[in-house]
Amino acid sequence: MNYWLMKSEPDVFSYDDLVKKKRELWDGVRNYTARNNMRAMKKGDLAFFYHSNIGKEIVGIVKIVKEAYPDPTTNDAAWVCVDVAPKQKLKNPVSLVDIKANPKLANMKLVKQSRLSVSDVTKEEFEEILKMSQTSLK
DNA sequence: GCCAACGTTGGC
DNA sequence: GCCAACGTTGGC
Repeated sequence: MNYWLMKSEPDVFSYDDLVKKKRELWDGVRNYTARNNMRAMKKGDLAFFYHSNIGKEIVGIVKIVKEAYPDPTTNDAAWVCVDVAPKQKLKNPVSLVDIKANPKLANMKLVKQSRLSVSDVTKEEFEEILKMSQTSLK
């Protein structure tokens, strides 16, 4: 089981949009590091859903329901997408400010490499954020 | 293969 | 809206 963090601008696609749609393909990624992370995802892996620009907070958890396959939004075989489904909303969102204020999370990719749209999260980081959000996994 | 120019992301 | 960070492109 691996953990990830995926960013989306909520005015384009929010966590609530995903809840409404029940399942969505995560396409349009055009960055090699992010792409490599998506290729490494396994069915059943969990990812935080982060709202960039507006909110700047982790609002929920999604589950990878389909592993990497060719991105239908391009003919370039270099790019892939995955399918995600909502797993659980956090009881309390965890903001970027909160994350930066927590020394245990100082090495998170979200902080260190703010532009990376799909990043990996360690088990320790994942659990720490769950704790901060006062959320227990169902 | 280096590096300058340029484009994009995202926090502030 | 600005700008820093950083990835990509293309000339040499």
